[in-house]
Amino acid sequence: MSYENGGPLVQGLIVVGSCLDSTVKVPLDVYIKLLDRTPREEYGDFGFPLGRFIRGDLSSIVDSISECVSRNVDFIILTTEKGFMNIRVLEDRLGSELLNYVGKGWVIDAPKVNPNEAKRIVIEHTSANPVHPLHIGHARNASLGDSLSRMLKARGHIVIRRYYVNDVGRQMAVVALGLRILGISPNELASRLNMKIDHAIGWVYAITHTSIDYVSANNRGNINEAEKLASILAKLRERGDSKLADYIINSILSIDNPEALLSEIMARYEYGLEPEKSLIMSIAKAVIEGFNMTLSRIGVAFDYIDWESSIVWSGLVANVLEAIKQSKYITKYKDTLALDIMSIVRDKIGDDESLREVFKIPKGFDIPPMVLVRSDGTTLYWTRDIAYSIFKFRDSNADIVINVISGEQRLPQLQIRLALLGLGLVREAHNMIHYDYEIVRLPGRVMSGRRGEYVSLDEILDEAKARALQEILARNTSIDMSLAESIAEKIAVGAIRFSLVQPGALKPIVFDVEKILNFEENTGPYLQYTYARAHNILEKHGPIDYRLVDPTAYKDRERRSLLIHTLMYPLISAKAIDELRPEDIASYLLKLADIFNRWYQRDSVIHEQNIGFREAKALLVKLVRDALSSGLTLLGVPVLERM
RNA sequence: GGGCCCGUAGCUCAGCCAGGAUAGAGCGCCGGCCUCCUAAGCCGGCGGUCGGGGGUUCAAAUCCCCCCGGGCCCGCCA
Repeated sequence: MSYENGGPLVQGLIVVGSCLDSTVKVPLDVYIKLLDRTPREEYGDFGFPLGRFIRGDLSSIVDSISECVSRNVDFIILTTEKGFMNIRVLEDRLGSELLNYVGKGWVIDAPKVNPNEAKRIVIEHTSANPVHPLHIGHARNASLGDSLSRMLKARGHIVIRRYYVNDVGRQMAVVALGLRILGISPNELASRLNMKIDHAIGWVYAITHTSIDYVSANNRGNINEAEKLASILAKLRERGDSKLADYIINSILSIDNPEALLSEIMARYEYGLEPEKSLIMSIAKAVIEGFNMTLSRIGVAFDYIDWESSIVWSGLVANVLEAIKQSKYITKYKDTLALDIMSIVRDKIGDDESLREVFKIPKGFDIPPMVLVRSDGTTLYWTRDIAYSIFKFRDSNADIVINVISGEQRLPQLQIRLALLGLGLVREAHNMIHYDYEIVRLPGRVMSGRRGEYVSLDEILDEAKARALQEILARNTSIDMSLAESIAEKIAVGAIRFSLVQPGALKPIVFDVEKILNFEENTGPYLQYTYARAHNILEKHGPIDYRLVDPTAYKDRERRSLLIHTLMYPLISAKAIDELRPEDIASYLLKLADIFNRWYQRDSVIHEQNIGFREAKALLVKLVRDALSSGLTLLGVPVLERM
């Protein structure tokens, strides 16, 4: 970890840490982890539970740490109480030090790691199957993945963003069947239905899939299930073109064994045969185009779009299979070629507690061999994903690969890492991170692309935008309409992205439109508004003359607290980035906005008569604005100068 | 049956990994504040057996064990 360029306060706190290390051998990173704000003002500003490391009386130790600190910084005083070493900041001296920094052109921001600590990091995220529009669940994935990308990049790492198109497999075969029945191109379909292309494909996918399931439910004699599916079909029919719907449904009903047909389409595509090849690629490309329109609205972009098919067709999958066949972990399972995961675990991990922790092996872990090749000779998703995982390391020469994938896939992700281990790819296995998050659910049910049950991201964006526009027009009677719309769009994006990134990734989110459309406190728009306020003050104030700043202005209780909280930004953001925790940046920004808004209410900047104080306050506002701007940008929340 | 994630105020969540100082926000509800840098704001009030029980510890929301509730995963699906 490195916090150079963290500004005066962070530098001061680091000095305390170094002195702590040299005096009582508490490593810097432990100190950073445990350092916290004090719960009560009289304890000082920051507390460190030194009593956890040292038994007995702390005062003499703190005295010697204090002596060490005072040789390097003049704005920090150490005290001790109730097992804590407390740090008190002398605000006016901190202010003077701040002036030295800004005088040298320092701007508050997330500090970069040392160049020799910079890593090449691949982030694979979103990767939604191109068979239906992006829904709010994909938006959580995209928001997390994109925020992580922005964060790591800001920290000085080299980030490569990749989107994996799962075009080989059953889901694509289903849409392909639907479109083949209709005999029209994706574009013709979209114009016929008068829908955005991904929505049009999603509709065909849901109808086709549900029809197929209807047939198999009937074949199994499951009447209840069949009735349920029939009523879903009726609803889907209403939402699109009833003639097209009937045509698909009736065609599927006339097929004896739709499953066999799907398997054939899948196999032919995997072998790169026409006409399946052109058909499926044209569908996937069309839908991805639709995704891109939506993703670019929310500020998400990729460096590479990786096609699963090209991983297969280029021979990478065959190579991996060959390598596995040569290994001792290959086995037969129900007559198929399979990988004996448990024997890899026994061999490579055994009872090594730290390895079990690295790979998060559940206790009592016991799974059957992982089937790699179906009896018809086609591969399974995870077989291809092993090849793709290796590809991600090789193609980008990556040190770390982060896969943003929902928690449902914990087991397959673990199996893939273990497979890498079995192939002797130890470095890759250790450095592939499954960044897991819980899915977004609708109240009382799970979203389902198969049944056309989802709230699309496009709809939510439009709805949020309409709501924002309404608010803007109510506040600004004479605003230009196109300006109002562009602001509304940014508010919508800010509201959605913030709401998806603010809760910890492992918190299940139950989707609630009203919650996303709420623009008040604890939301993205609240932060955007706070930024606009700060920006506005600086606009009216004009350039700050640092020579006139009187640091004693920071002796005021609220200004002092705002100054200290703001100057913590570099440390908070660096820590959040290193720990891959965007939610920590979110809660920090909310707290910052709270303190700023409270202060804003009763201490005017531009009406301040004392020039030294006015410039000191303006400098404070600038710090707040820059910290907000940096943090919001990391989270992908657009910054607005006017609302 | 086995495993994983979650359970903190009426609702949504932070704090738990790295145990300590009076458990923090927001929404909602009640009551106030716009001749004064944007009221998407601010101030005040109501509201908590930290799912339950045991254990470890000077100290447990935090660590360990058991139980309960919600979700997910254990497929020749992805």
